[in-house]
Amino acid sequence: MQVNKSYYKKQGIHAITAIFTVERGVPKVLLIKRKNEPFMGEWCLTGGAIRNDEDLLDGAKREIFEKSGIKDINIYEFKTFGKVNRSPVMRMVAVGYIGVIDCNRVNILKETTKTSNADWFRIDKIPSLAYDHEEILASAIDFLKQKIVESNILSSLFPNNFTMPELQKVYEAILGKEFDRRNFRKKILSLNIVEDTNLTMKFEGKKPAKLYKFKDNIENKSVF
Amino acid sequence: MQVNKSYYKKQGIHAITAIFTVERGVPKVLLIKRKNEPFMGEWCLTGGAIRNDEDLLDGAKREIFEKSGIKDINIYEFKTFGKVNRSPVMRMVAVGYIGVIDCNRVNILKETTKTSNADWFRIDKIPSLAYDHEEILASAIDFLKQKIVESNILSSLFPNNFTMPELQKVYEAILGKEFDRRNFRKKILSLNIVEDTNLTMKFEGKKPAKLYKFKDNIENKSVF
DNA sequence: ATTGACAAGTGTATAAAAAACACTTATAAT
DNA sequence: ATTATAAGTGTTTTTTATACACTTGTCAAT
Repeated sequence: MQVNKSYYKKQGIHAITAIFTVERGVPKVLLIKRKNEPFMGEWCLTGGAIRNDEDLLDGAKREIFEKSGIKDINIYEFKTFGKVNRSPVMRMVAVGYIGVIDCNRVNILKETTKTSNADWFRIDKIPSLAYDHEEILASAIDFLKQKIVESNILSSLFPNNFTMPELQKVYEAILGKEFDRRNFRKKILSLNIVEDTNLTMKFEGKKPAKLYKFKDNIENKSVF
Repeated sequence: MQVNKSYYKKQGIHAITAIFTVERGVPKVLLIKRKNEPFMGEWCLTGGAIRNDEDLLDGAKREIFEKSGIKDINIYEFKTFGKVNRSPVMRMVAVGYIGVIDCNRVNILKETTKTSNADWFRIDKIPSLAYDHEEILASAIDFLKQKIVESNILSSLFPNNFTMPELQKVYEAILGKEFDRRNFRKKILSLNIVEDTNLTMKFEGKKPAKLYKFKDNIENKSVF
C-alpha cells in the first residue's frame, strides 16, 4: 500500500483533565473559559497540547497548573479520544484524565482565578463546551461512578479529617442514590482504607460525629 | 510562559494492539518482525502510526490488517503510553489496545503469513521487543487478567460452540490458577452470557460434553 | 459382554458477604 | 425538662461464594 507521507504530518496530542470536587454535597467540575481561537470565549476542560520534551502525564499536569493554578494533583487516565475532526485546527488525539481535589484547595483556586476565567460547574448543569469536551466529560463522569467504590480516588477530597455522614453524602451525590447508614459505615471500614482519629466534630444541635482520615499508605493500584 | 512553537512539532500517534489467542490451552500473543528501521529485525506488537484521515480506532484496525492480515477483530483500549523517549525517531504517544481471536482464524493467519514475519508466542516466553512494547505487552496481559472475569472479551475465542471444560481451561491458562469444575460452570451460567445448544461433542473414550455458545446480543459494556 | 480408565456431569452443605431493618444517644434550642 | 435533629450501634435475613463426592457415557482391552 502506497502511503503519502503527508498523512502523518501535523499531528498532536491533547492531555485533557476533568477535575472534580464536591462542595457542600454537590459534585462539580472545573471549567476554563478559552482565551484563544479556536473556540475563544467558550468553556472547556483543563488541558492542552503536550510538548515534545515532557512525558504525557507531566504535560497533563503542566496544563492543569497553567490553566488553573492547581499543583500536586493526582490524575488517572481513563480513555483516549481519537476521532478525525475532534479539533478544527489540526489532527489532535486527546488522552482523558480524571482528577479530584478537596474543598479547601477549591477556595484557594477561587482566589487565584478570581479575575480569571475558571469556574466550578455542577456536573448536572454543564454549559456547552469547546471541542469534544462534552463527550470527554460525560465519559469521565461515567468512569468516576464506576470506579468510586473500588478505588481510593476520593481520598483527595478529604486530605484531613472527615465524618462518615460527610463521606456518605459525597458517595450519594456522585452515584445519585442513597445508602443505608449502617451498611455504608461497615463497608468503608471493611475496606481498610480509613482510620479512626479519636476526635469528634460537633454540628449544632446534633450528636457529635467521629472523625476519620484516609490512611497515608493507600496505594493507587486500586484505581486501575 | 513563553513557549517555543517547535515544542509541538513532529508528534505522532501509535496505535498498538496486543492480539491474543489460546492454542490447545496455551495463551499466545501475535508478534511481528519489523522490516524497517528503527528496530529492523526485532519483534514487536501489531500496530503503527495513525494517519490524519482516519479515526484512531480505525487506524488501529488498519495497522492490524496490514501487518497480520486479520480483519473484523474487536479491540479494546486499555492504556496510553506517553514517555518522551519511547520512540527514537520522533515524539510518539502510543495508545494500547487488546484483541482476542479464535483458533480457526489463527490457522488462516498462519497460511497468510507463512512466508512473512508474523508468529504467535507463548505469553510466558516473550523475546525482547522493539520500542517499549515489552512494557505495553506486560500491561496488556495485566489488563486481560483483571477484565477476563467481568467481561465477554473471551467470546471472540469461541465464535461457535465450546464445552465448559474448554472454556475453563482457557480461564485457568490465562489466570494461572485452577477452578472447581462445578463452581466454574455455575458461575458462567449465572452470568447469563452463554446458552445451551443441546448439542454434544465426543472426545475419544470420554463422556460426551455439552456444547454451549456465547449469546449473540452480549453488549460490550461489560468490558469497560 | 464385562471391565477399567478417563474425563464429564450433577447437588448439597457450609461459609462469607450484602442487604434489610429499629432503637439509643449527644447536642442545642425552646 | 422537653423537643428536634442527626449520629451512633447490632442482629437477622438473604444472597453469593466456596468446598466437597459420587454417578455417567464412551472407548479400549480383555
